[in-house]
Amino acid sequence: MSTPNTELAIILRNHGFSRTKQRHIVFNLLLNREPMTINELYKHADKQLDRASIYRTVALFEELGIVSRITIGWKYKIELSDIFTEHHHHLSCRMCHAIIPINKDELEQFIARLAKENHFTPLEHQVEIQGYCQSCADKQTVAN
Amino acid sequence: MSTPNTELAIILRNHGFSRTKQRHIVFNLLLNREPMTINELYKHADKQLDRASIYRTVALFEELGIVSRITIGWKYKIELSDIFTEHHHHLSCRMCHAIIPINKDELEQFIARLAKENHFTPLEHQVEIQGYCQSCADKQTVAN
DNA sequence: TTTCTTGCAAACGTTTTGCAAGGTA
DNA sequence: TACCTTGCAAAACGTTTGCAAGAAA
Repeated sequence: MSTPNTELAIILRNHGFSRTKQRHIVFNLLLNREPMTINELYKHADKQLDRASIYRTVALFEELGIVSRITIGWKYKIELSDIFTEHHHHLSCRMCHAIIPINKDELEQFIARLAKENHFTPLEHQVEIQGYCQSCADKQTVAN
Repeated sequence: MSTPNTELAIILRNHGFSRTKQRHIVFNLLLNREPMTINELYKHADKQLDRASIYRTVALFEELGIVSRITIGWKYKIELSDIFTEHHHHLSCRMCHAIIPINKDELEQFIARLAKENHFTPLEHQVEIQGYCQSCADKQTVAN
């Protein structure tokens, strides 16, 4: 398997889109990092990208299945999709905002069964569990 | 058990908040109906409520546990919470936007176990499954 | 009467869009 | 060169806030 950036170039070319500096910047910001909000992408890009370009790039990447959105609280973040990382869900800590990825076949199967029981054809699903991670939970216990 | 509106009055009084026309309107819009966006609430209220009041009422109701938010796509909708309806999750149809409530103890238990395995203290969770409901899936099959 | 709540209007943050200039094939 | 993509600026939403007027306790 080629490098992620080559992979990106191939996907773009295969769909007739140009390979631009901006698209690679967004891609590399997401590579091997935690999911980011549009704003975080903007700040990390540090004047190299216009906001509008980020929105357009993210929209394109979503269409091409390069990234996907995950809900965190009532906002969303962007992460590289299952092509580049495995499909998983998250536990998100309300206190320190840590995001703990979980990857459970059992969960996937459960969702599939649930859909079937309801005569539903599942396309996508999101599972979000909010709470406290171990260290934040510990801090709370000590505080009380 | 008293009527839902009496129930609302009691909750408001117990927390030292006033019983106002506007709060009852929002409450009744949500009662026995599908989850609604802020905009849908505004339109259904038909000039009886200001947008700001809806936001404030929803925020208060959330604080008091009267309503909760659910994610649909990358937006949210408001629904009466588990006090007035049972705790459940949703299957949401991408085509006709129907929302099919599901109520699975099994799912709840599964999430609890998952959190425990990760030393995580769960507070809230959201499960959203997007896809096609039976009739929309049928339409698609016929079309192809 | 005192305190809480509302409506209005302005402000703010997020996302989208048109268009001319610049980059890619 | 011809087409695609970007940056900029303006517009369109969604949400929040201050404040004076109105309603509830």
